[in-house]
Amino acid sequence: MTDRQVLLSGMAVTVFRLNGQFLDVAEGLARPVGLTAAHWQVLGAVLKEPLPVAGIAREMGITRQAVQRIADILAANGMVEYLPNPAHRRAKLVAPTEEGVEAVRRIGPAHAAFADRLCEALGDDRAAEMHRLLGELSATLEAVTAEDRG
Amino acid sequence: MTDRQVLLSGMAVTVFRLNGQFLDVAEGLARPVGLTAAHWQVLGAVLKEPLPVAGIAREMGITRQAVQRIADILAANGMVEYLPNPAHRRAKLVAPTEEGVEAVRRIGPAHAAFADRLCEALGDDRAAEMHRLLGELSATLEAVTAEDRG
DNA sequence: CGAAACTTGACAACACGTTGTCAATATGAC
DNA sequence: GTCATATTGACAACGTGTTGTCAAGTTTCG
Repeated sequence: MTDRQVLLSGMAVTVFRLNGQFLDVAEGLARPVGLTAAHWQVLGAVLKEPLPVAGIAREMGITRQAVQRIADILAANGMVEYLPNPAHRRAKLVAPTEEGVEAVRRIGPAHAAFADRLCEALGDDRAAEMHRLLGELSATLEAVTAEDRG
Repeated sequence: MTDRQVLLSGMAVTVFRLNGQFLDVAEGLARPVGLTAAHWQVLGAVLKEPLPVAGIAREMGITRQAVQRIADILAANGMVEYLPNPAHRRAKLVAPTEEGVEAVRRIGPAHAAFADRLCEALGDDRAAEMHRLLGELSATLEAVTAEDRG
């Protein structure tokens, strides 16, 4: 393997590990209020304004089907409800219930506390810089893979 | 939400997206030789030396069960074979077959080509620096989450 | 208006990971 | 040597995502 191959593989492995770590953090924050990370994310997507399932999927960058599954579970648990959509008869709007709003609200303090500790461990400036670099890596990756498809 | 909460969430979302991007790249490289990303990774783990399933899992940082599933598929496809383990009667060694070695070998050129393009897009120095920062973020995250469990 | 194209939700099959449990096998302390 | 403990592979249930297909609803355009 070339040096660059080793570097690429190393980056990928590290990103896979980071993915697992952030997921674990999210699960840990969401569990106390009876949510999973995925439930939290879907619920969070409709807090600002109700959206149809396909709209949530677009916002989250995953498929409609994955969101549909979560939304149905949240609805069964009384966290969200399907409202009629004046603009589209089939695409009902997913809206949080009182209980759903309250659940997300209760995650706030622990979420803030963890964010504080991470930022203090890294330093606020370095944390912001890392976020910027992550975004840059993602954009570069997008550009490089687009060459293949183009 | 505090600024730090926004930053944490932003990092997480970006890492989730990066995870998907690197996964897509790996799938794209592995598919032409009839492998998935997960198959490639397991196969790669035993190229240097045969290992039992639990050993592969430790090296990859995932559970034995996940590796077992992949190893059984690879064995069914003739990419690996189970060899008797002199040191442990139950824990057979997973060893690549000729076909398995050849499959991985054939990924090499495309792997190298992609690594070249990514490193040239980022610049070799910046790429190496990013890898370092990813590792630092992972280590910091590990330390911060360890506080919770400790 | 009406036909083609697109979007949406429902359903099914699958890939990849997890946790939990069990029996078989090693390992270590006494 | 023996017994408690840890490791290992097998099996099952589940969570989260994917692709593919279909019919119902919406939009576009001639």
